[in-house]
Amino acid sequence: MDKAYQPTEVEDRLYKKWIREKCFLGKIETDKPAYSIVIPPPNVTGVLTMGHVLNNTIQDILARRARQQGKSVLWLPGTDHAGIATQTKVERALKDEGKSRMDLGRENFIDHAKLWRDKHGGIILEQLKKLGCSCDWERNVHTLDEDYSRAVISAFVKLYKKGYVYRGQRMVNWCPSSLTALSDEEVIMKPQESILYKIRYQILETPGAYLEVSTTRPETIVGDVALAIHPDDPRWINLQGKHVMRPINPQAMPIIADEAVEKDFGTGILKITPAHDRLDFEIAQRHDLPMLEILNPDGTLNELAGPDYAGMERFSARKVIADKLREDGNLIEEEKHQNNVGFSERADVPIEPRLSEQWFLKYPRVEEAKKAVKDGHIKFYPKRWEKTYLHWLDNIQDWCISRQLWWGHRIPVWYKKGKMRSDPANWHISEKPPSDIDQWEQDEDVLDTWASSWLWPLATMGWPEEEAMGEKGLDYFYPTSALVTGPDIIFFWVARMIMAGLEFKGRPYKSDKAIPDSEIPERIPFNDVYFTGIIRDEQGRKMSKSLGNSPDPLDLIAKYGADGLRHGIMSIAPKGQDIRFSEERIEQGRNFCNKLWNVSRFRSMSAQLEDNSILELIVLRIQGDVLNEDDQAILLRLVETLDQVEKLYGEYEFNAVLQTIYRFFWNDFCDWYIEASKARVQESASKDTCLAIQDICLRHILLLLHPVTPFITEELWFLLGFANGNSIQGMAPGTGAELLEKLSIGGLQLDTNVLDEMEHIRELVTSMRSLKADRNLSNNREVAFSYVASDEKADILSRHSKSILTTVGGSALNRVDVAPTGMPALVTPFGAIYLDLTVGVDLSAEKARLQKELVNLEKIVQSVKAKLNNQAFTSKAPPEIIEGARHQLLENEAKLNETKEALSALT
RNA sequence: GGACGGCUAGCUCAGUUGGUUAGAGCAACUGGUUUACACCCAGUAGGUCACAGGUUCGAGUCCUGUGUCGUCCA
Repeated sequence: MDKAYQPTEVEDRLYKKWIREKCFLGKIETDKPAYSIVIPPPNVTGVLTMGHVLNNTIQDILARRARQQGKSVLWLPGTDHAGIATQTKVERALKDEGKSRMDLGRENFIDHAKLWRDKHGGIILEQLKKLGCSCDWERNVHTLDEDYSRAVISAFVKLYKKGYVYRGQRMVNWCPSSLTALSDEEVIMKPQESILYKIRYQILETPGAYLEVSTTRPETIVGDVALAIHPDDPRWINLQGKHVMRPINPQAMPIIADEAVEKDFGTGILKITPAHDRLDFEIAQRHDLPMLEILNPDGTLNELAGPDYAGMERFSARKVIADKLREDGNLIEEEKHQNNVGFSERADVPIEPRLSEQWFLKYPRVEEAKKAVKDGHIKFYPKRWEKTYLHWLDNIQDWCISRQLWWGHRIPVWYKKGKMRSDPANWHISEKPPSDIDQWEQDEDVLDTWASSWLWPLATMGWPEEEAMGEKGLDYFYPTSALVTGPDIIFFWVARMIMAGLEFKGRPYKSDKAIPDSEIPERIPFNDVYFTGIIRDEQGRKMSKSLGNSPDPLDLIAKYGADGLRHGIMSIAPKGQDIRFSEERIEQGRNFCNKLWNVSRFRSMSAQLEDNSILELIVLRIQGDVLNEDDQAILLRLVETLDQVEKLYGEYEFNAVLQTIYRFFWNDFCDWYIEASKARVQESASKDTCLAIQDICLRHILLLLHPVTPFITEELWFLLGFANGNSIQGMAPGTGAELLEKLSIGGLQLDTNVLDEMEHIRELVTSMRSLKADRNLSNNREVAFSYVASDEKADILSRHSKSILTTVGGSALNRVDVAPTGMPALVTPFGAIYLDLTVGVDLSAEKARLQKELVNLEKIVQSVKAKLNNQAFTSKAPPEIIEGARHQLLENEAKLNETKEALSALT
């Protein structure tokens, strides 16, 4: 074995072996419980980020743990076609060649995009393999696969037939950069420093009188059709029915009254631009005002804006029109103003509210989706996201699902050629095109990407084809066991998958009929949802490509190993909190692996390895009469650790799991047990027993760690002889009770009292080390110690004296009747312990130290005494707390006396 | 404007239903290559638990308010 663990070779070799042995295939084995996870499909052309590392490490931990527990596990991988993102990338590449998608035409463009996808796509999947992800790669799914596409189209048709899908002329969020409509969820509100312009409009009926109106968007004045006031606003009550002159492209416009006007904003008068503002649109509809559309799809002004402005880009037009207003004396005031502006999530440009004909979806199963979470059929971890989820569902708006893109699932709607498209009589909506296809033309649009990925848990498992569902095990693996994702897509994806599952899984219900409660558990797509935190950089900024602050996970893997990266990232991932990334933690992950490697190496160097393939065989090597307190204590701590880990996994407390294992492995096992057993392994009487205990501990440590660090644990599993040819993957660490039972077949009974005793011994050892260290004697093994103690305590000490001296590094531990004079001392659970020094003691420094301790102890004794004398405490506090306080008092009083004695012995 | 979350050692964070003297890792400092590991070991120091009130025998923990940072929704 190498002195330092070398992950690269091990990881590549073992991953190949696991694939070769088909360890990750999700098999339908009805005699076993199923455990399934569907991966949140990354963008097909994306690359691995730290967010993916976190997310997928967690999924892998869950999958591997379930495999250890003997479940039949399916972790289903795949990728998302990511409509806008991918199309944008492909178009950008085309642009570099001087071409546009229009030059290619739809079909050529899609072929081109597919080539692009096949070339750049799937990189991320290879990266996941490097990370060690145990996905069933034979079931890899892409959302544009033929089967998957059929499912998407089928869902659309089903929803249309049930009346959930409709086409309508509506205000939508328009992205002038991507040239498509977006859903509300794809609009990011960002606070912006804008200018609030106060503009005057002349009142026609009262020449010379003006109304002042505030707006941040003066370029839309050319689209104004009215001014509006609140009907209850006393300032403007007599303006109703009068008219004003539009200051740009002068034209008379009515003044109307509408309750939607905000009285307190600006002057309380609102300009109405119906075609370019959602609220204005609603008001205009109520008042039967004309729509004046002055913007082109790309955000430039059109002919209706007038010859002076036509063709001008929207933000230039804003300046030009403001200048014109100023020139004409119609601009009263400009002030800085912070407002929220909606940006396109993908293109990051301000969106334009625009009147447009689109396909909309009225969400199915909203009530049932709420119920599924409220009634606990779906559990969120952490729970507080439930509130966010329910709030969104309570305020849910219809979903604009058509996108003016080519990369995606083309909407299965055909229109009669030459007829009105808005009339449903001229529609053919079906999975199959009409038979007289040349009489029809298909809708040019594609579906929102999320309108395909919301079917992910269903469509990846064969839905809606009966045969495919059987083959892929929909009934066996669905609902999936857990979903692991970020809270940023709770609306985009999580909520929508829940609604899709409720609507489509199982037998159909009419849209006005609720799904019966009894069917909710089998229709929901997953039982648990674990929301990860968002990974931030060391300054707390969100990691992003544009900031360049995200490290490349592959670099980290090369530097620290996949196991090191996984361990590191998991140890800093508190439940539901954002994660501050730090490379130091990844380094710690690597160090952890190295420590594990070395303690295993040490074990293999101590003696020939025995047959370790079955736990019982190891247990039988233990001789009950040789078993000492160290042995008992480490086994008891192992029992505790097994149970704690089990419990913490149930609550998805991953970093607590890691901490628990770390403590047992590093502090209890390496720092204490291994050190203490060094002497005993040298003696033939205790050697076998001691090594057997080491083997039991190592075996369970490997099993506990395997989900987190799969490579090194598998490697050591073989090297330490636990394997007997079999991978660690199918072995469970088991519970504490199971371990106790196995131990009992060797006739071993553990006494939990030794835990306290060992705790005291460890305190003693720490004190003794400290006595030495403070005098720079830590490398001197010839120092002697003396102590004064009762018979009972002396008895314990004599039993442990050997390991105490080994671990402390001392030559003798002598019991004396009276405190020796002039020696430095510390008070321990066993009384005062004296460092036997013949020379060089700084008496005044020793005194000062003991004096300080004395003050501290007196303070504690005082406060506990006061507490016990307080009748309110003794009458109200529970008995065990009072008992604890009494105990504390006795203990500290004893210490106090010892300290006094040690102090007086100094002089 | 509303909702949620954070504020504990220099840094990153634990701290379960209120109950002994508030913990860990990293960093710092001191010492150390003793038959695993310097990717290591031992030791030391470091905290008015954001602030102000309140409930309680007892508050980091519960309640109210304030500040501050962040996220989401308007």
